[in-house]
Amino acid sequence: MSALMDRLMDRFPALRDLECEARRVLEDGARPATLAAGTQLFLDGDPCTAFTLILDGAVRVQKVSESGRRIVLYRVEPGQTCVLTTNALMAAIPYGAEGLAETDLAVAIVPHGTFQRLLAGSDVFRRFVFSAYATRISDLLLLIEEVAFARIDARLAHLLLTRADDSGEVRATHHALATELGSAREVISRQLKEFERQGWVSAARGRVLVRDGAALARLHQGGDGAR
Amino acid sequence: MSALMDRLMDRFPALRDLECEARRVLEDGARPATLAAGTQLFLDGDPCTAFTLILDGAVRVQKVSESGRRIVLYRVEPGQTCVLTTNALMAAIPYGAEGLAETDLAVAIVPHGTFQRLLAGSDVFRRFVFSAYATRISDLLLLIEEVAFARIDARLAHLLLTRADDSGEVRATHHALATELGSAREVISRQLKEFERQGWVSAARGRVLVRDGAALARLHQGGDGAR
DNA sequence: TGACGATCAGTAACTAAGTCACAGTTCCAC
DNA sequence: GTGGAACTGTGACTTAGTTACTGATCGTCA
Repeated sequence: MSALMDRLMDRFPALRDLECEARRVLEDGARPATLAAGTQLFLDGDPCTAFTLILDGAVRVQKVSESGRRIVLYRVEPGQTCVLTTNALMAAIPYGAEGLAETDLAVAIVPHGTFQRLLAGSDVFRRFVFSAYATRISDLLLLIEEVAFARIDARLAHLLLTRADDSGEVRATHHALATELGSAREVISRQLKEFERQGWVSAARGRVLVRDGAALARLHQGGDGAR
Repeated sequence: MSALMDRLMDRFPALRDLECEARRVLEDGARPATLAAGTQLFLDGDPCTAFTLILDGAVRVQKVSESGRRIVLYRVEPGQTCVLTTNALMAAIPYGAEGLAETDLAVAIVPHGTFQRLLAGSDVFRRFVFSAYATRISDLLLLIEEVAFARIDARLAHLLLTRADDSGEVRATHHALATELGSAREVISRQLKEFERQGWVSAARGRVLVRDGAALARLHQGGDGAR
């Protein structure tokens, strides 16, 4: 087995069950590639030409408004695929958002034709794609709920908790946090100042230290009363 | 062929291509049912037990916040299926929103087992389900973009345009329009007052008459400058 | 090493949107 | 026609996003 297939099987356990024939199709078609951090993988409106499986690194998929504000829809990490890609390939529609390499990437590129053949020929591959769909839709629903109903302080608190490392540190600028939430930098700055005033976090250029995770969690759980 | 299958083929042309065997499975499994307007088909958190195909009528799928605000995610109309149902069935997760019969419904209910058998055995059925997925994901992305970035006046203008009948009339209360947009009744009332002041619409209890569709369209197209 | 540009953060004043607490209006059923 | 329910209007207030700045910090390169 090729080195690429080895890594694929490692990252995507579901593909280990691939039928003989399908495995051969994948092995023939898939091509490895590496991409530098910061690379734009696709833009909103781009056509989609290949199915990409992430082996290492992370892709951020975000929607950009006319005025330049952004909101992160989801991240694609090793072992995951990008619904938008699947979507774009299957329905032959352009991408609905932009994809950005957040770190250096190692990927396996499956050309359109191979993708279609796998979809037509392999139960396992189809299940794999379907289940990726299901997960993302749930994520998108949660996102809609958050954006439509949740207060920005609760959303920020949640974001800080999920992004904090073991020592409670979050490495991100106010601008990056705003992008993540689809909000504006100034809003995040204000909220962080308030959190700091409460003693819940301490902030420094480019990073935020979570001091009282429990307080942030309370905020997120609507202890404050959701809108 | 049974009357139910007749109507299914009529509403879902894609199913006409169903393979012989698959068609028999569907015919054996599908059961007709009717539901009165206002029936709750499922609630957020409910488990999903069957795949439902809408023959006549419309289902509104909406997310409800803790505080009771609602936002319409999408409508399921004749010839469409509900992604959440597919989602819930395939990944065995509960529904992520609530479904409400907006009108009297005629549906075909396909039990879980039949659905799984069709998915496993029929290319046509799989393609049918996949393409429904693809469409909805695009819709949900647009919704996220709207909610996150668009101004409420532009969104309301758009809503009025899409819901107006030939004579420009929209039959809906301010409350209903607010629910549609995930906003609040008072906000809609104020906006409508403003639209009325501009001479773009005229309002009466339970309905809005679009007088200057072009002006509303301009607003929606960000002629006002999106946020 | 210090000057410069770039990135990052703070702030005030303003607009837009959502919330709260009402009051007034219209409709329908009895 | 009366009472209650549904619908609409309004003002005061809070929260969030926008605009237009200023100041702080960093890396770099002459």
